[in-house]
Amino acid sequence: MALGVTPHAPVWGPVSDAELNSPQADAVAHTSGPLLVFAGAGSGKTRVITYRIANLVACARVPPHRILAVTFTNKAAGEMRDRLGRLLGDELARELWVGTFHATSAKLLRRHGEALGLPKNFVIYDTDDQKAVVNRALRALDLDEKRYPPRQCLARIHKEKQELRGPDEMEDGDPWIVKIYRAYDEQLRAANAVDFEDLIGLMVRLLEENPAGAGDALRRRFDYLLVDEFQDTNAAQYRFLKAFVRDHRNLCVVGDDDQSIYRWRGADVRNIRGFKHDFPDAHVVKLEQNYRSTARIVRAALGVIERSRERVPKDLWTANAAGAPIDLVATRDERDEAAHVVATIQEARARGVDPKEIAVFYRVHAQSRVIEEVLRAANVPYQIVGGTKFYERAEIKNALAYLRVLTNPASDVDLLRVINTPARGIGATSLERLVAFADAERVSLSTALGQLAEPRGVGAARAKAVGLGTAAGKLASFHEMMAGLRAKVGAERPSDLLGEVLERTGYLIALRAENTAESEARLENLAELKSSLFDYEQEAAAAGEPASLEGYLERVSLQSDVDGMKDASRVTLMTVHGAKGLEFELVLLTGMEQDMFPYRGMNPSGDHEVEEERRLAYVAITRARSRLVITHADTRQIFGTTRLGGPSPFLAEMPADTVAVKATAGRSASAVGRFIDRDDAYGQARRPWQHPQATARHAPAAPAVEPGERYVDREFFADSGSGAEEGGVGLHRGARVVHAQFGEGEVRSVVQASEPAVVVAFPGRGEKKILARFLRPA
DNA sequence: GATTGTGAGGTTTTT
DNA sequence: CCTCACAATC
Repeated sequence: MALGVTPHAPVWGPVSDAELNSPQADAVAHTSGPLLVFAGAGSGKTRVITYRIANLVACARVPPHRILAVTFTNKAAGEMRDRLGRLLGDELARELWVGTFHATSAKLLRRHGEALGLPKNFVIYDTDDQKAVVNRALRALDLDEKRYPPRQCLARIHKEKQELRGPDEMEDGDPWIVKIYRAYDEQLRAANAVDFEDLIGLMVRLLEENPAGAGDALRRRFDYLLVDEFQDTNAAQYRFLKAFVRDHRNLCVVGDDDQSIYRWRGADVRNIRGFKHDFPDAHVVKLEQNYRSTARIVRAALGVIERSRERVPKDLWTANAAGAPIDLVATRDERDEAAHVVATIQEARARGVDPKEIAVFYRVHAQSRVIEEVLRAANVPYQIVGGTKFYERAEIKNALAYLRVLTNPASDVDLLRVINTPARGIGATSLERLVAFADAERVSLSTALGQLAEPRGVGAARAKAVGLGTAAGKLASFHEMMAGLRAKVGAERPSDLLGEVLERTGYLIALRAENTAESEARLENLAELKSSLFDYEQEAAAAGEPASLEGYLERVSLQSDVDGMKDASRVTLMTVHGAKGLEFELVLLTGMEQDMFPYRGMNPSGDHEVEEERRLAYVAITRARSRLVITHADTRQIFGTTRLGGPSPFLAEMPADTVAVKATAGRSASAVGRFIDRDDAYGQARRPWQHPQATARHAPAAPAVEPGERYVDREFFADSGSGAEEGGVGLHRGARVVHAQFGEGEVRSVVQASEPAVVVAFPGRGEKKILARFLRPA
């Protein structure tokens, strides 16, 4: 394939010509000025980045500590460091700066943040903490949380921050939002706390405003910046990069606009698409040869992504063998689907595939439970990535809150979390008064506590004055206890400190006293936390660094879902988002249905997001090396209701000869299956996305019949008739129907019952479950 | 002041 | 289906 790129011989010893193809070598050999690498799925992107870094160090003699590589997850950072260790030796690799935007920023802010008035002991507030801050802001402003849902307020604030707009630059019709934003920021600052966006925003301020020369100092740190997954950077991150490389412009960005899937998090695909505009002299390299997947998988993926609008032209190809057809399996419901998934996994294992080479993907976490249950029943080892995280469990959050408020007494959110945990008689009324007192004095809650606990009756008098007479003793003893513990921070190993905290605060005693299965589990989790702290200390010792409590807390705050992924011999369950950057021998992509993928939450309109969903599907497909099995279910119980879904529109875009259309044995025999066939809700559901070519190109597939399955001779992509009405009702989601008593309404979902039934939303009357025969079309 | 129960509301994807 | 806020009760 002609690539239009002059091949450079690698200028560097350890890498032989054979190890890199010509565009790869071109990118690796580039050593000065801006470089943009479009890296198609499976095109050896990580190889290029690591080799380029190795080349800079070994050949261009750049000291490793002057290179900053930004990755998307901590796990990716660790892997990159490992690979570089193999290329350069651990000694040199350890000196490199490799990390996420957030982790790197946190690290740099600890050293330079004081120029902006950010103390070294700042804490990072997670979403829960942030919500607590918004709630407090709402209360301070006397606003109704029904009118200003904290979640939405936060989303609004974060959107502003991602674009680097403060409350004063905010444009919003509602002045209260601005006030909330301002109060939120003030509270964070008062608590010596930052949110995720602040980590980036504060770095940009340091770099651009150069307080106390901190920006210049930062800029002098690095000679080269490399960014992976550049398509998923947001405006603030891009500005961070531009500010950093202002003087030398040695910025290498690597990414694939086809794999941009984090728009909802502020990512702007225009950063990569328009990179040439900001850096007109950028050298552009396209990596287009896929080494990962079979030709069928690559062509199927292309079928989906080629219908994307505005993509940078790319020509992904592979020299790999055609491989097996992709199974497109119709299933009856999510249980039937899960059963098929497990059967496929068992079959693969029987053929000798290592479970760690198998992954099950889904669009939303809520889909994981059924699959998990069936896997457990079948004794298949598995791990779930993401979902409810270890660190989000109440007991873990409590323990961490103790540790955080010990390192940073100003952190009110943490103090409020632990002041009455375990119960020590400091109730809502007392807290309300304490908060009021602290607000009036404009001090943190810890400081307020200190003032109320002052000796010789001064504090007691004050406490009485603000209505805290009876609680004063309890507050004082809590304060004393914390002061005692705080004296040990830094003097003891973090893991020992945790043990002491849990003992002295009475948390362990309280849990032991509970003596329930649940409290047992909590105790075990706390033991787990302690061992994770211990691991951290061991790691730090191995790296020759001090094991600071702050360091551990920071790591916990910035931990990502995939970071927790173990390399054990287990099947991996994760969302498609979590799968970015990974690859597996066998991928089972589940829930490929209308409304699930592309996912439409509650609002039926808006094909605005379809572009991103399309890219998400592309990412999912291209994770598979040899075998891809895609399933969809006729009905799916999710979020407490039953949804009806025809196959995802994306399936019809995969070329006919890349797929084998199948159905599980349970599916067509089911009542629901028959019902859907007969009523042709299936056909109705797929009409809007049907491409003219899709029908034409889908010659009847002749798939092999798998054991335990019956091939159903039914081309479900063929347009099986235009009429969707049988018995007078088109029973698909969104259909308008009329009921004799309730009037006109809209079908919300199909319900599994003895006969066809649906949930219908009637204006002003809410949703009702109604048998289909009582309805007629509107 | 703590504990328990009830109801309502909201449900994507995550550093 | 889950979480969270609040009310009722001890």
